Amino acid sequence: MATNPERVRNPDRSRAAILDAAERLFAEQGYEATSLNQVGTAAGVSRGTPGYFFGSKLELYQAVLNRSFAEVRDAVREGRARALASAQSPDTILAGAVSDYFDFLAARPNFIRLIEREALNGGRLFEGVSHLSAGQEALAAISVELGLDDSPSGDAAHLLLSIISLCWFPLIHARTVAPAVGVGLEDAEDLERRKRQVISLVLHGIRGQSALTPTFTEPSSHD
Amino acid sequence: MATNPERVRNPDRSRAAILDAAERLFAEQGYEATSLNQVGTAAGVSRGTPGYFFGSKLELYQAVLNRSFAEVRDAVREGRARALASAQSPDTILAGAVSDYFDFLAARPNFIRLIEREALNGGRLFEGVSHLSAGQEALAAISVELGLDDSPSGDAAHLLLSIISLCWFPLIHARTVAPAVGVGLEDAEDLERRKRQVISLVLHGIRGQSALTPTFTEPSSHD
DNA sequence: GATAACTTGCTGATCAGCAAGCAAGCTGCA
DNA sequence: TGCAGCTTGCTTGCTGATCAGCAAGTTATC
Repeated sequence: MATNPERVRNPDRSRAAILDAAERLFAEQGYEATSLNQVGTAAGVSRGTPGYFFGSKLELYQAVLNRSFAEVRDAVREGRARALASAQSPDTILAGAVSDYFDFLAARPNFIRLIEREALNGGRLFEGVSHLSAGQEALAAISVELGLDDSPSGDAAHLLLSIISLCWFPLIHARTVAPAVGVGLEDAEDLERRKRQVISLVLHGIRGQSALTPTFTEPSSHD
Repeated sequence: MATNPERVRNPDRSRAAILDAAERLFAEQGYEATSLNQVGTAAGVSRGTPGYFFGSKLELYQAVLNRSFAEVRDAVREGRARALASAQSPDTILAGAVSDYFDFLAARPNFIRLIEREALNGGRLFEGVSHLSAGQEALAAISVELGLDDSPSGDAAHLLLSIISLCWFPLIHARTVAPAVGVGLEDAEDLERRKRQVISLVLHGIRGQSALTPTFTEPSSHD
């Protein structure tokens, strides 16, 4: 009653706006601390509209996660295709993949925080969710490219987990652990420096462990 | 009124029980999702007792964090003293330190989760809190021991951040990212295998970057 | 005029904080 | 020794706020 009479209806836009707002708010504040009122306001609709489109708060949350997972899966698939099509050395491909993954995560703070909160709450949503396939695709890519054992808990799996750890952790703890140990991660330059450290550690680390070609030359810009 | 007449008063025990319960519940469920009612029940006191002893929910939370930080600081200090007193090679000391840190974290799931939640909520509590000193002490130890640059964002700081990343991340994501990439972290044996991978990566990684003694042999005292 | 796209009032539940009350044990005094 | 009175530990009723979900209403669009 007495709503804005100039309102234009557009369910697609409303759904998308609600998903965007919910993704940001769930990532920033967490599931419990976010109310549907906040989501509606941030999306420019009323308090009840999120519930109208998504049924319940929980279903809205799951919709947010599914959208994020789909984006990750597509990115992994694309990166893998690019790596397979290139004719560069395994080390160069690996360095490029780590760099791309680092940048991908750095550009998606909402995604990182959502997954992180999921992990803290038991990670039960992960079982049976499409994100698993992204990990498997990345695993297959890395084992083929580097000639590593791709069995469960094999060398490739551990290397991949190490890469993810090194890329992921600093982005979450840029304001907690990183400054506590004296690493600044404030601006893009800091991130770039961190990325080079990670690439260097990974490349040197696997050279000591596996039978990769020893004729490796440092990738482009590392001083 | 009509309370248990056999109740024995013991403020120290009540405070400790409330802190223990709050630490566990805040770590498991998060700050918002934990009610003082839950804390009181888990601590064996009434709904109002946490508020009586700690003033407010926020002050209880801060008390929990402070107690955890103090424990970490003590552990770092002790580990550093042990390393300084030993006469082993830098590589062996580093391998032992990584191993100890890995085990320390693995034994303290509550601590990891609390810090993780703090990081997700902006990490503002970290500023001016004693945990900073633990990081600085670890930084000093690692730079002296390995002869690395200990300036802010220097080699030692980045190496320390890498070690923390590698030890920390798998413990949080044992049920999310780790299974998604095919690394099992279910039992103690899995963790031990992961720990060896981390130590190996770190030791080989820094050998490629810095001028450490190349006559390194895999440490035997940590299996 | 039918249906879909919203909004709004309502309900029951939960929660933090406060204030009032009660009881256990200590302190000082006889 | 005994008792009075005070402090401290702890519980419980209450209040105002918030929230998710539902149902009923309203209006745009086909």
